[in-house]
Amino acid sequence: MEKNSGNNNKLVPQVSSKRATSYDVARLAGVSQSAVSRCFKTGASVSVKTREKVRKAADELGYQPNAIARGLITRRSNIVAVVITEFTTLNYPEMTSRLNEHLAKHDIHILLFTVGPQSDMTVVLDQIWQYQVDGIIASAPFSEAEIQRCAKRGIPLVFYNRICNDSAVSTVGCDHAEGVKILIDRLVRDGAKRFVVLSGPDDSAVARERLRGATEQIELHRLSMSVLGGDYTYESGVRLTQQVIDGSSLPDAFVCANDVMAIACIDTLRGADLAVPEDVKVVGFDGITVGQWHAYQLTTIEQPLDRMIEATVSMLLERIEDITLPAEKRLFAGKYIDGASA
Amino acid sequence: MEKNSGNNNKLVPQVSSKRATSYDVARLAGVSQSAVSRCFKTGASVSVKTREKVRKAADELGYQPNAIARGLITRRSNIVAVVITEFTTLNYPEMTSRLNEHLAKHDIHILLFTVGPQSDMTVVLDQIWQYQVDGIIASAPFSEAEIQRCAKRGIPLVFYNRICNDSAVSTVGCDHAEGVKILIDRLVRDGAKRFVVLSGPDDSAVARERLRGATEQIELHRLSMSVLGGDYTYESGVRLTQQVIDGSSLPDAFVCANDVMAIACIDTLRGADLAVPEDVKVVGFDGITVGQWHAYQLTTIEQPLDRMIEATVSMLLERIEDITLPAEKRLFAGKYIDGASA
DNA sequence: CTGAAAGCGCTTACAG
DNA sequence: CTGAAAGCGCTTACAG
Repeated sequence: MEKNSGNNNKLVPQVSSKRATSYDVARLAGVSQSAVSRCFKTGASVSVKTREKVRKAADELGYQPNAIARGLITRRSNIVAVVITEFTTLNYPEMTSRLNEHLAKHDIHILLFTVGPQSDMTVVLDQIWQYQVDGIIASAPFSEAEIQRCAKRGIPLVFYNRICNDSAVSTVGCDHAEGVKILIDRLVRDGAKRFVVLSGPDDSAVARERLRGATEQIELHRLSMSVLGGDYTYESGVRLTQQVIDGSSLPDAFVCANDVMAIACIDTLRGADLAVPEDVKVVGFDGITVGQWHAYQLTTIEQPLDRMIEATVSMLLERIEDITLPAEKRLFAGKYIDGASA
Repeated sequence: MEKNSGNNNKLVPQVSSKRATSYDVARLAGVSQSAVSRCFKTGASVSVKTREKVRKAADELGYQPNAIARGLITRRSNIVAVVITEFTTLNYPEMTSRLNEHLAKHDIHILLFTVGPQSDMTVVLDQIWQYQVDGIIASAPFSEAEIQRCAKRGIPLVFYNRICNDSAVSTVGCDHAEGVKILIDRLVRDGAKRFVVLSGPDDSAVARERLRGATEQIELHRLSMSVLGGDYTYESGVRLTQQVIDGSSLPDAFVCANDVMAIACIDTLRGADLAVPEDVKVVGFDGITVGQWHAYQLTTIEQPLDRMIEATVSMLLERIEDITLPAEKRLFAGKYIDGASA
């Protein structure tokens, strides 16, 4: 019925090439813009007839509601910030896509932020504020002040595999110390008496936890141990192992801060014609895929990534719904992998 | 000077707990809201005095401009969608954070989307439309129709390591066929005459390209070859290699679709007491870290990830600035890694 | 250099 | 069930 009027009507859409808005759909469907809006809101009361007209018009125009505009008014962006460090260990990058799969089920998307050694966390937080994210999942170091900034903003924050014992903040992690203790016990039962621990970087709380587990358990058994400081990399594993081989005596077992270093350790021992586990035993930590390959069959502790990811997502979603929920720390036990390296 | 007036002024901010807006800052600084806005726009003409007042007020209130509101009016979200598949090969997850580092320099952020076998790409594209992204980087299969949908929307699209020869769309990739040919030539020069190709999944265009390179070059040398169909996984590498070992005769060389399969191949050969490269040679493709570890020292082609990432970002940014730019395909040569497995 | 005003594309009481 | 209207927090001509 409506005539193709000229541009004197301020509701006339710029038909050419512009993306369709709810007004465009409303005009085509012959309903009000509010009606269109309701059709895209689940649970809104719209008659079947209206809904059908709108659906048709929307399809024709390729209309999709503008999430940006919606976010402005609902104050829910359905975006969660994921903060990771630039130099990720072998299993961390995977975490991002796994998180995404879980969050996607709730129509929530991930906006990615990386912090490097030179990039200031303050700058990253400012950017996060700008995007009005509904929550933050962090697998990067936050200072207490930075944690407080999130709290003050009312943005829920959950840490993934970060140790924040001294702060009342939600975390999901793996019980690193406990896992290492299981490994030590196993080694002791197999007769190991002298240990070399190849530790991870000093500035990693996770690495310190693993070291603490090793130290405490070896002391508990009143056995001897020496610690060499590595940094999680293959190269540091090679270097430290070679250092031990070149030394006066070989230990019974190498306890490595992660699987990558353990693999480096095995490679280096074999390169020196030492048999693993006959001459020396080696254990790692993480349960990375490579460790299970035939060449290594690493004895290690596998982190329950699935459970951890799931817990992270559900803890964050709960707190997005109810910001007053108290902080919670969830620690999962790792799974002992009975490989052939110990 | 200003009295603490009541709530009769509609500009009064909800002081308690609400996030500060430009109006709040304007009131505190004693300037107009437009002035505040200008202070956060680089290059806008604001007096030093105003700028200073605004800065102070903004700091006090912890104000950060709302990127959502800004995006609504500027029609630039400064968000780029990155679409990846759920089951990523070993080096793909890293891509995401590398892309992010490059894009962050331009104040652009990544909104992550994963597509799985069951999740419809149509749904993902709808979600992408909703977030008004400025561009799309895809490392997942798009149909021609889906590519056209992006074009129709006016959203620039760049593919990362995807072969789309039959479509006028921008892509960045590695010359897989050429890389394999280099490997074959090298093997031939070392005396290899009979080849077994462990191929990747049929539905991967990259895998088909690598297979094509192998086939063509082996035929060029008029040598014999047999192809066994794998799927990029370690397990398929083990299975196929074992199949060959159990067969009547051993080839001179295994040409594997990727490094992971090549590593599986080496492990399996060694498990059967065959020496690499003395008894059989093995080559891979990708240049993953693990391949360079001592146990393998894989002869392979390394993809120039840095260059590829950089090219992807710059091609996309150019097209965000000027959507009329023609599609472009950039193919980088891989780097021959002279390992010890061939 | 500055402020008043319009408008980006939605959601949501409100009245019918 | 439906429509008119206000408003989310910005940017940007426009006039001064």
